[in-house]
Amino acid sequence: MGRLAESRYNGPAMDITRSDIHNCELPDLCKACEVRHKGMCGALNATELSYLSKHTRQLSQPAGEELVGESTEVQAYDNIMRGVVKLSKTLEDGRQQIVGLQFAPDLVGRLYASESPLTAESASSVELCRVPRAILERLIEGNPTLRKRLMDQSLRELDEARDWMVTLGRKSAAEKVASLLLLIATHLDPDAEGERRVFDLPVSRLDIADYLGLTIETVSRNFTRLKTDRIIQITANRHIEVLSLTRLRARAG
Amino acid sequence: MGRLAESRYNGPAMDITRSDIHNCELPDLCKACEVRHKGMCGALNATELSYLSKHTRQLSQPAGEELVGESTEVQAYDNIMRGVVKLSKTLEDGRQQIVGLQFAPDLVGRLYASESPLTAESASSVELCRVPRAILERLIEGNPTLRKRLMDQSLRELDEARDWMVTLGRKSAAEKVASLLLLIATHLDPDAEGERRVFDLPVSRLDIADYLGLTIETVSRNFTRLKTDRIIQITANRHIEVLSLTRLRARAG
DNA sequence: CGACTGATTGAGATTGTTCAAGTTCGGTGG
DNA sequence: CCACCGAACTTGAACAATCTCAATCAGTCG
Repeated sequence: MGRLAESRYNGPAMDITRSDIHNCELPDLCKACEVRHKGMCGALNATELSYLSKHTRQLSQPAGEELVGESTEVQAYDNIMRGVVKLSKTLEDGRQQIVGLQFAPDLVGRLYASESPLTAESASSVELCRVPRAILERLIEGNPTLRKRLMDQSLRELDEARDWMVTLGRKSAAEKVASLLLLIATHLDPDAEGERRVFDLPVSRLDIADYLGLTIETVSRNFTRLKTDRIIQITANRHIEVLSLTRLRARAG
Repeated sequence: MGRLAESRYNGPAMDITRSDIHNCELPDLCKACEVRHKGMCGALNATELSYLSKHTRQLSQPAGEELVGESTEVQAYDNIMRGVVKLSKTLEDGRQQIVGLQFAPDLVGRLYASESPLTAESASSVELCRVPRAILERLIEGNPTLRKRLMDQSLRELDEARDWMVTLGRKSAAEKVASLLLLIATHLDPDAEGERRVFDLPVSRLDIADYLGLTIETVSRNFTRLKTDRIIQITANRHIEVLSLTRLRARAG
């Protein structure tokens, strides 16, 4: 699996060593996450942070690492500090569908389930804060603010999943591709203004195809069309410049 | 919109009168819901039920009634006592996608949102217990069991939405139709055993098409194929007999 | 440089849609 | 009870969108 231009590569995929895994330090905990006040850790007081810091590990992973496997036991939750995580499901015959992308400061992992219903994989290189299941669930129990935040995240993910069902079920390939670009542009840079956006795609063409329920070829053809119609520019395969958000939105159906 | 053979018709759609709306009585509250111990009300004690009963109304609606509109204010939540509710979203140009079906004893309505992200509509005739937003949210605040149940429902809906994304994005029309029959068969009669199932489709062909991201014609052709292959039998358009769940499952991909 | 991976492009096959008849079902009125 | 009506459903044929297969191109790594 490819890597982003900007990614800090931490060695071969299977070679995660002790140096990548270390206890979080208070008050450094969650420091990496610039938007931490919106995330999980923002809901905790000093005591809880201290408690959490004793049990969490900060983790750096290159792109393409499996965080949890489909139908495997959930041992821990991962708080995303930086990077993009992709959630996918696979049919017996290998057909794959990406069912969600998660960005910082989301929590990765199906709450309260002993078995993960999906595969979570780093799409870009990521930094994670890993919390054992029991620890987080205990914290949730005692902290209404945290509870509410996680409830809100779940409900937001449900809204997003349903929005995406419309895209999958009712939009043409061209509209799907435009929708994805729009989604990524707005998620990677939520408060940007103006008509232009510049970003690196956090996922490969195959991932895009798997997210949109299309083939690589169809995705590619539609990128080309958006490019020749001067709605986007593409350099180095992954680097996207949106020239007109309005026109892109119009193409998204 | 058509009605089920078994539906108790309560008069024309727009003619809901006082007689259809009455305060719930303790201990009759939730009586209509045979599976109430699994639903919301099962999480409440006598005091809470009493409190709830003062603010809820029991409602009977024929098929095809809008319960909440897309982008309209959420005034109340509806607990489903009997029947099926369909959740849908519509694009500006009228293309529609059904994003979920809800069965008793689910709660209808996006928690904590002032605006509903989708349209909720009775698919069959339904009986509902309607709770004002503030009342339910106050109950949730004070009752961990209720809170957990609603959290679990939300998470289950998220799982189901993501499962369906696989169906929408990666399955063929034939597999989609088989998947839907399987979904309905298992939801309407969760604990049945054996290879056969008999039920009435709670939704029209158009609804089915909108759920599967297909056209009516494609749905119809695939029903016919399942019929000629002796996997199902259809009588009176809506009445389905599944002859072999195993073979149906095999067709669902 | 050459091998490799990922992305693009083209041509033909396939799947599902569209449009246009038919047919069946459920209700209504004679 | 039966004939009739409209809505829902089914069927067929032509068409369009997307996929499949194959070739080519571009960038990266050794």
